[in-house]
Amino acid sequence: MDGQNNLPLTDLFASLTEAQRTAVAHIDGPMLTLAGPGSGKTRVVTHRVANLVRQGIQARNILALTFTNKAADEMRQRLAALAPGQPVWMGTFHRFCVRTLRIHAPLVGLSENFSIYDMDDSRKLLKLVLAEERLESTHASPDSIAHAISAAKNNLVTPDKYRETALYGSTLGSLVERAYPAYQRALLRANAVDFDDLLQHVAVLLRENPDVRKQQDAKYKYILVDEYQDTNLAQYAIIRALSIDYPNLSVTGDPDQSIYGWRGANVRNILEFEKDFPNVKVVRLEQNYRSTQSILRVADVLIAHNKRRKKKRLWTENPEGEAVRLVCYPTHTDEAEQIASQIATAVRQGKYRPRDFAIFFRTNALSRQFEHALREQVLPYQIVNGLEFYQRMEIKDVMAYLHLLNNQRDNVALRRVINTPTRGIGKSTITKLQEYASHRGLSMLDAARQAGLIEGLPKKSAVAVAKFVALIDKLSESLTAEVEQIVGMVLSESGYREVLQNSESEEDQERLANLEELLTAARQFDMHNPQGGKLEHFLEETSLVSDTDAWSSDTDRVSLMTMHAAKGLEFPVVYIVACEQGLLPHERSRHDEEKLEEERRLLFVGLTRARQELQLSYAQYRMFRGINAPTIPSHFLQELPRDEMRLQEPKTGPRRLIDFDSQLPADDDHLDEGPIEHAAATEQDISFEPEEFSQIEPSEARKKPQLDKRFSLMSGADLLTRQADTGPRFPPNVFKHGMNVLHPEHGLGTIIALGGEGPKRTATVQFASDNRERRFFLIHAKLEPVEME
DNA sequence: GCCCAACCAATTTTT
DNA sequence: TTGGTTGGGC
Repeated sequence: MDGQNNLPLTDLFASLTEAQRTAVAHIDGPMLTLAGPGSGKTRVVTHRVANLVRQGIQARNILALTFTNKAADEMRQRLAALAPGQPVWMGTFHRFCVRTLRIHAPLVGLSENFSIYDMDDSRKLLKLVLAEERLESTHASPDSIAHAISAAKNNLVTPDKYRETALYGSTLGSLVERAYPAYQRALLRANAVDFDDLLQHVAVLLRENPDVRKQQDAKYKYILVDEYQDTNLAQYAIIRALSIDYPNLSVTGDPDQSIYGWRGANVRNILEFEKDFPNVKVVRLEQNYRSTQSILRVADVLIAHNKRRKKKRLWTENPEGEAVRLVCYPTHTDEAEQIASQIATAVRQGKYRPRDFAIFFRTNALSRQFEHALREQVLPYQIVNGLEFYQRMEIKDVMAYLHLLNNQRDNVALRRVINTPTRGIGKSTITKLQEYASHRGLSMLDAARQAGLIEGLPKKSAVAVAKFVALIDKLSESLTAEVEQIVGMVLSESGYREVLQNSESEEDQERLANLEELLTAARQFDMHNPQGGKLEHFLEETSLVSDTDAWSSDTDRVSLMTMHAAKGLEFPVVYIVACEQGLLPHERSRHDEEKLEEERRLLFVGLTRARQELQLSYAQYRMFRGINAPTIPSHFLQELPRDEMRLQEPKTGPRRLIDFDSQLPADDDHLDEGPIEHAAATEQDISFEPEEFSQIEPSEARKKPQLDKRFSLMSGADLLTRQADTGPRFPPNVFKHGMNVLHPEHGLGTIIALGGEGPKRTATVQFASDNRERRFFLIHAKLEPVEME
């Protein structure tokens, strides 16, 4: 209260709503702020911190945790404006954990100069471990094992406890049971942690060292957590451990925006916060300041379809605005081209600027067509999370040198650089080093130091290895230099720069330029950190940033990103593309109601990023993974309030390739027994029946399917001839797994399973209209393949 | 040890 | 379609 009260108290509360004021004014005890999208959450949080300081609480007793650096930076800036010069610790969970872990590293078996492995590094290490332990399996990919290990860590299941988990006993489980401890040993041996470890180590450390816990709890008397719906159990354990003696924990979040369940986020944390912390004050921020009424209503109607949620009323005093558009394009190319040209027109008319637009998709693979279309229109764009700078090969290579210099036990870094650029150290030499090292409990670099002693290692290889060791030793001499100098030395001494300079390829010239950029980044780091011993600090900095942080709202560019990346952002005009079954909701969520709800939340997040205009679209045909196939519109589209939206859907229905109606006896197409749905009489809501697209009478449409020139009609007669005299006629076996089919009652669907033989052949079809699965005997079914030439 | 061609699999990814 | 991995030939 030494001179920080330079703002009058009223300023903090002016222009806040009643609910916001309640949250800002809260001081002691737990608080849960349920903040809908665009409800001014960041404002509330920063004002509250300012108010805490104003009320005499020491800034260094306040800890604000976020998930992204971007969120932390934004918070820091806003706070600087309200309460300048206050040393409130604001940062990501992971950064906080690194800080804690550096001090207490020995408690978890690490040295303070540990390396932080990103996904790439940790995946490499896991693959090595799997190979070493002979745990490669056709039943479980390294990815699925990695995912299971990650899930275990997020749930604070340590290797020794893994047996007790649910997965134990399954094929994957028994693999993980062996892989997890081995992987963890390898990390410790390399004096390294992966991202999950940062959280798990700290959670365990706080659990097992009551004195440390108590001291940290007392240090951080006031804790604020942003995006609380995305916390996992490890994070929960950490904040819980720090809020026992001083339970002034305030969390902010929105269960409807929980989209990281697959990363271990536990919605339970927010849904049950009130149970976990008795006497919690709950504040609801429901007024939206971002979107138009029409946008908000669409979002609200969609999210209401989720069953597992806290009901929430979203409202706004903003104008009604333009109706939300739902557009169907014939193909993915049309989708990209027309959206790009719409944007170009709006920009040309001066109605909007490029930066006002964002295009959201479910998977990164979809970005290409939009990039291409935007380039054609000469529109500037930026892709969030394209290839991240620090993920580029050349940057990772050089960074690996730095990691190895900082932590000579870092075996993953060593493997990366020992033959980069090539210096005659091949696979078998590396394997020998590895074996030698693990038999003797040495790091690989130490093994390399004894290359001459390794049995069966050719002289030539031993010499090459010795040269490499000499290189590392030489570089190590300047460890305390400025980071820029170290990077410069790595580039020249290793020969890395030379190899690129001697290369003709454009790609390599690009790489050289990227390395120049790295030098610049190092120089900037040096300037900001004038004290010595900075390499470790630099490595930490670069390990914990992603390119999402580099996304800038200042540049005047159209933004392309996944819906996940869009969280926390807003744009005047938003296009959500490729709203198709299999993409949104994603294929892998199909059978799991919980995952489906998460997909719906994902779309909800996308919708609520839009301020003024919003368009959803799908294409009837999409080229995906090199295959051009007809699509099924996302069933989320039917959940929207279509009558208040502007629909632009085609006149013609999907193309039918075989008209079985004329070839086959009309018959009941349902199985008589089994869990089979009965005919559509009781089922409504088949909004995506082709008729809806069509101005033609349904019966007309069925008799004369309108075929586009681009699509060929497979001759049903041709296909049937082979069967002509083989007893009961049944449709030729043209049905394949994954094929899209048309059914007269249920509309479009996809074959998700085939069974039986001959006349008993069945197909299980999942329909777009209601996402239900139905099984049909193909001999009876009025199923027609819909396919492109 | 290196290189290229064949093969295969394929979300999302705050850190 | 893309990219990453692998195995055979040099």
